[in-house]
Amino acid sequence: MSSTDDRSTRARIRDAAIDVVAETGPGGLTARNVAARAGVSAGSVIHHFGSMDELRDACDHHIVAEVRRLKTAAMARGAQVDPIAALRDAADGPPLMAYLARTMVDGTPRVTDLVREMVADAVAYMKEGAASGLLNELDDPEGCAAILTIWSLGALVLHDHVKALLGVDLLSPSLQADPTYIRRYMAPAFELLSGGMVTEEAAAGIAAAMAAADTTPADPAPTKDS
Amino acid sequence: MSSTDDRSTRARIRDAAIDVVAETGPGGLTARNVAARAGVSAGSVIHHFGSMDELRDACDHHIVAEVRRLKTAAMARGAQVDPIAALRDAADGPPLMAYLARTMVDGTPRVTDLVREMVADAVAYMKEGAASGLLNELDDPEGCAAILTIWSLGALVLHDHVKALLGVDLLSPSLQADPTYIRRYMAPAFELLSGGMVTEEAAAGIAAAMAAADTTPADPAPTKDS
DNA sequence: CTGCACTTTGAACAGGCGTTTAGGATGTTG
DNA sequence: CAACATCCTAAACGCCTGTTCAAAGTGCAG
Repeated sequence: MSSTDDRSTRARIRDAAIDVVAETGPGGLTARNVAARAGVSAGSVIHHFGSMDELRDACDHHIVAEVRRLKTAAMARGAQVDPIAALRDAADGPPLMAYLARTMVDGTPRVTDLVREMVADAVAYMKEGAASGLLNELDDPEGCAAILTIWSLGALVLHDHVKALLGVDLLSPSLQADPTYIRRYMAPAFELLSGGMVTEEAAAGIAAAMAAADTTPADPAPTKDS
Repeated sequence: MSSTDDRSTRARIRDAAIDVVAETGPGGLTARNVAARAGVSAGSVIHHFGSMDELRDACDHHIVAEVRRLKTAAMARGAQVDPIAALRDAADGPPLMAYLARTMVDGTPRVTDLVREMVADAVAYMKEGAASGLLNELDDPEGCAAILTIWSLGALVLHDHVKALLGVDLLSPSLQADPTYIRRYMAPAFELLSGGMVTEEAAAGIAAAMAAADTTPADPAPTKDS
């Protein structure tokens, strides 16, 4: 039991573990590894958390709590279109983005719930955008929000490939101010999402075919994704 | 050295290793693990591949070669809009999609090259679509192709979250025929990519602001992604 | 059959892992 | 001061890892 000693060693070990996961992935999270970074012994890590699994749980819990805190803070501060952008700006705290990018793949239940919240937030943001005239009303708001969230998080997880392909480091803390990020990533993404790809006639035809296939399981119309 | 015995034990070990990676991720790729699945001893695994790293390399090499083979075969067979769809249909061979989904994160150089090829293919396909009047000419074809590929592969890597959010298993071999896949995944994706999200006025305004920011590093315009 | 090249095995090794445990600091309370 | 609870460490434990090695099995050339 403890009253106020959560400020020193235990928190230091947890933050060190978060750093390790953010840098080397969950596979590099070993007791001696964390201990060395936190400046303690391996036994002390176990003494404070019981086991490595519980340490991992504590890290997930802390990250999720931090993400929620920053999200609501950004929401209260004003209209931020991209809720994930708020996480990147928090350079003083733990490396949230890198931790999420590493953890998202082997999804623990806690992170899964966080993704679900992000989708709900995206739905709310898009409804807000529709009210202000920026966005259209969508046929499937939840589905579109889920797919947008998956795409965003997927790009984050594959940040190494994004870096190799476009020269943009999505984990960079100073990303928002980087003009090459806007030109190489946001500009083509916006071009795709603003209807630049499919011609209007083709879009109408495919939409009609897909609506028809929704009722009759006939010849599936080929479309553009994976 | 060997003349024609690459058909038996060595190939069997390699295929077992691919299965292990596809099911448990690269972390589960242990010598005794592979040996048990291939029905040989752990020493035999090392005898045939020298080390576990070389076995991993052989797996990557074989997967990449198989992907290239299926891709060109699908291309020769006719116009397949989605090149990744051809990989899913190959249910007889090794579990390509699952292997790629597991491997994409800790990108070995070979897989990185494969991603680059996928982007090049996407550029070619989109140019083809533009010639046939389905797609528009894009301002940044390479950038858009890269982002579309990243989004597709990212959804594949995060297939667990896609399953949780939309109830669609992107790794299912019989995905193309699944009507819920079309309704829950492809329909909203198409809605987004056919310009359903951003209103035309807002799109024009943001495009103008982004073009202005391209020359002057002024007040960055907020847009919609992460 | 003898001899050779090749496969395959099971035992053994060093090293890293999570975890346990005994004991030494340290500071607080009686 | 003595007694106590807590924190922390170093050493050890058993387990799993990749890898090595000697020996046994296998099949083909002479």
